[in-house]
Amino acid sequence: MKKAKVTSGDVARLADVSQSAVSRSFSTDASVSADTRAKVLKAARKLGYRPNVIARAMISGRSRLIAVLVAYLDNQFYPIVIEQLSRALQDRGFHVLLFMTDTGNQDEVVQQMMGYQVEGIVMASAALSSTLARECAQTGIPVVLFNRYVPSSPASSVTSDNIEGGRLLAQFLVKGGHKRIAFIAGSEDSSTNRDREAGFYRGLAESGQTVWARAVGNYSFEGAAAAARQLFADKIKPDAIFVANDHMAFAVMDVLRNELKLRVPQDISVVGYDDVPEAGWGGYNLTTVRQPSALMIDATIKILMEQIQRETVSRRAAVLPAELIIRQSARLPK
Amino acid sequence: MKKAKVTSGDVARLADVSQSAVSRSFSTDASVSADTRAKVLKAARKLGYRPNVIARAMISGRSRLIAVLVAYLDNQFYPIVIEQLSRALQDRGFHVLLFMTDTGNQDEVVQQMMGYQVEGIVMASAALSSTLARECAQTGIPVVLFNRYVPSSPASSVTSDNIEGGRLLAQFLVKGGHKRIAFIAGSEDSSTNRDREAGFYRGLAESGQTVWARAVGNYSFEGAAAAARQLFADKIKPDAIFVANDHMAFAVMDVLRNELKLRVPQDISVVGYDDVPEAGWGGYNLTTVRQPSALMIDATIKILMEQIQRETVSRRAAVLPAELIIRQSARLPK
DNA sequence: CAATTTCTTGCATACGTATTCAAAACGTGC
DNA sequence: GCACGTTTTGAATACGTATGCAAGAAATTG
Repeated sequence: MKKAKVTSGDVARLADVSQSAVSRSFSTDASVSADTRAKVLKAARKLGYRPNVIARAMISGRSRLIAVLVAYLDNQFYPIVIEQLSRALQDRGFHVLLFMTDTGNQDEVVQQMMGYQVEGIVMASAALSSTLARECAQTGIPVVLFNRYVPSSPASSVTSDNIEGGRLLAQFLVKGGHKRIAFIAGSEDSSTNRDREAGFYRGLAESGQTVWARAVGNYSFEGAAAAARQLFADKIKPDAIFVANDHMAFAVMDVLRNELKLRVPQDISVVGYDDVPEAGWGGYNLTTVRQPSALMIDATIKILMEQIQRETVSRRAAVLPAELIIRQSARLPK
Repeated sequence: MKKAKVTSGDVARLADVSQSAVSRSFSTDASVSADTRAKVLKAARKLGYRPNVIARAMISGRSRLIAVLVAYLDNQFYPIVIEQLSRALQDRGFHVLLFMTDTGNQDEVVQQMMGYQVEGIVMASAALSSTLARECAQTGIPVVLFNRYVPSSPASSVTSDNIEGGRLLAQFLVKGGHKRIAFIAGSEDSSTNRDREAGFYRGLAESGQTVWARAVGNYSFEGAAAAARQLFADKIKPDAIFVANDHMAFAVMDVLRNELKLRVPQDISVVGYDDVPEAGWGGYNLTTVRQPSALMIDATIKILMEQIQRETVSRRAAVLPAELIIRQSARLPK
C-alpha cells in the first residue's frame, strides 16, 4: 500500500551516477555537467523524486521556513498580509509556518519556532518580550516586527507612518468644521496606537484644537462598541470620532446608526485606519488612512532575505508612507 | 556573535549522561528513571536546549507539519478556519505550513508539500486533481478536502450540509411570499455551489416554484456585482436573491442599494451562505446559513489525527448540520 | 604533444536526533 | 545470598541530504 519514499540514492542507482551527483543536480550553483544533470532529472521524474527538504535542512541548516506569529485573524488586515507574504515567500522558495498566540504563551511559541529551525520570524502580534528578542538576535535569526516596533529591541520593524496618518486625519476632520473631536484608542500599549494617537493630537494642536473625549476599544469589535456607547453617555456629544483602526470603526458605526439612531456623516463623522477591504464596501464607505500593505510586505521580504543571505542580523526600521482615503463616513471640507 | 546551537550532546555532557538519555527524557513514553530525567531537564534548561524538530523528523518521519492549501483569504470564512485550525493543531503539537495557490500551479504546490514531509494535507482551495489525490493516498498522507469534496477521490472531506442549507433558504424565501426568486452562483464547478444550488431548487420545487433567474458570480466580489447588474437588466425584476456565499452577497447588496437605489429587504430580499462575521454587522444584517466552522474543524482534526496515528488512510466524509440564521436582509414570513 | 588549468565526479563524512540491542543496575521472592 | 524478572542505561546505527576533498576527465595553453 504505502509507497516507499524515493531517495536520492534510488535516483542515483537508476541514473547510474553517485548520490552526490543527484544532490548537485538539484542545487542551482553546483558543478555538474549538463548531461549528467539531464540524466539525473530524467531518472528523478521517472521515480517521482523530490528532494527531502527536512534532510536538506538538517545538513545545510536551511529549513526555508519563515515563522509568522499572529494573534487573531478577525481584523481583515492580517489575513491579507499573510496572503501576500506567503505568496511572496513562496516565489522565493520559502514557506510560512503559522503560529497563533494569545499574549501570554508567547515565550513558549517562540521556543517552538526555534525548534523548527526557522530562518526568519515575522511578528504580527503583540511585540515580543525583550529577552526573546535578544535570544533570537543571538541565534542569528532575523526578526521583523510587522506593523509594530519596540525602540529598544534589536528586532527590525516595518510600519507605515502612523504619526503622519494620524495627523492627516486630524487635519481632515478640522477642515470639515468639526469642533468636538473624539478618539477611540486601540490597545494602549501598542506602538500603532501610540503613534496614531500622537500624530492625531499633533494635527489637532496645529489647528488649535485638543481632543474632546477619549475611550479605549482595545482593537476589539465589542470593546469599540462599548467605547462608543461610553462616549455618547455624556450630555454634550462629540461631532466626530477617530477610531484607531477600521475593524473597530465598523463596530462604532453600527452602534451610532442602530443603537443611537445617528446618521453618519450628517450627525457625526467617523474615520478609521488601515483601509481594509470592508472599508470600501457600501455598507460603511469609511474614510480612512491606507496602510500600504504591498510596500510593507516588500520591505519585510527585503529585510529577511538580506539578513538570511548575509548570515548577519542588524536592526532595520522601514517606515512607509500612509495615504488618506476619503470616502463618505466623514463630512467633507467645505 | 552567533550563539552556537545547543544539541542533545551538549546537554548530555552537562548532565553526565548519554545522548540517548537526553533524547528519552524529551519523549513522553520512553523508559527513563525519574531522576535522570530531572537531571537532564535541569541541564537542558540551563543551556536553553530545545529538541531540533527537523532532526527529529529526519529520523522518526514525523515532521509534525500539516499543510494547508488556500486559494485566497479575502472571503473571511477562510481566515477564521485557518485561525481555528492552527490553534487546534498547535494544542496537539502540530503546526500549519501555509500554501497559497491560484488554481494552475496546484501540482507544483502539492509536490512542495511532499518535499516538506508533511504528515497531513488540508485542501481549502479548489479540489486537487485526481492524480495528485491518488499520489497522496499512495504515499500514505491523509488528505482532507475542507468545504468541498470529490466523490471519486480517495481523499476525505469535511463539509456542512449544503443541500439542506440551500433547501432551508428556499423554504424561508417562499414563506416570505416571494414569487420571483433568483440565484447567483459561485464557481459552477465547486461542490459547494452544486449542492447549495441543488438544495435550493429542491426547496423551491417542494413549494411548486422554480428559479426565476440565474447568474454566475464565481465567488468573487466583482463577479457578484456584475451578476447582480445582469439580473436587474431585465424588464421584470426578481423580488429575492439567494447569493451562493456571504462574500458575494455583500457585493450584491451594495449594487442593489447604491446603484439601483433599492431598499433591502423592502424592495428585494437577499440571503447568503456561510455566516461570516460581517454578515452580523449592522451594515448588512444578512440572513444566511451558518456553516458550523468549529464542528468542521473538529471533524478535520479528528480525521487527520486518527489516520496519522494508525498510519493508514481511508476515505472519510463528514457532513455537519447547517443552520438558518435569520436577520434583516430578507422579508420575514407573515 | 606535454604541461597546466578548469570541470566533473565519487567517496566519505556530517548534521541532530530516535531507536535497537545488549549489558548493567535494580527489585523481588525464596 | 541467589536466581530471576524488570527497568534503566549507553554504544552504535540510521534517517536523506550537502559538501570538502582528492582523483580523474576534459579543456586550454604553449
